[in-house]
Amino acid sequence: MRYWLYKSEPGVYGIDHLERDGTTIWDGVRNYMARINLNAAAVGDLIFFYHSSANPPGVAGLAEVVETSVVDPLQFDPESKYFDPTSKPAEPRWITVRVKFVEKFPNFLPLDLLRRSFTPEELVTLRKGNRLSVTPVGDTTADRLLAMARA
DNA sequence: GCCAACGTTGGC
DNA sequence: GCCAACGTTGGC
Repeated sequence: MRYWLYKSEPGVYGIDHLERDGTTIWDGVRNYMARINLNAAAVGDLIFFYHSSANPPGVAGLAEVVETSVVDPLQFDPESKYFDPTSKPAEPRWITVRVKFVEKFPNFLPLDLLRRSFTPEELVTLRKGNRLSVTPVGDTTADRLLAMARA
């Protein structure tokens, strides 16, 4: 079982939306490096749900991968901003995962606390210039994040 | 709203 | 295959 950090803007889709919905397809990722990380996810992996472009930004809760190799439906939806006219239904370009709500953390972990608690090596999101929306989180870092979020 | 960082596109 | 222009992300 591995840990990941997924970013989403809470105004668009945040931890409260996931709690309401129960599960959701993690759609709209259109970055090849993020896609590699999405494809590497396995059922049972745990996801730190990060609120980006928020005030404050930070880690809000936990989700779990419940299905892999999910075809992102928005790539075939001409009305969607994530429509990809070069992707063919026979060989979809954008594959993602379905995740389920696990918990909203008792303690929201704001970005400034993350900066004070972890090095950029320990947490990819803290690395200068990193904007990747799907990144791996090491076990040790994950354990510390969980301890801080639930204490 | 600004802007740094960096991914993507397209002309050559 | 190079690289300038452009677009996007995301913190502030």
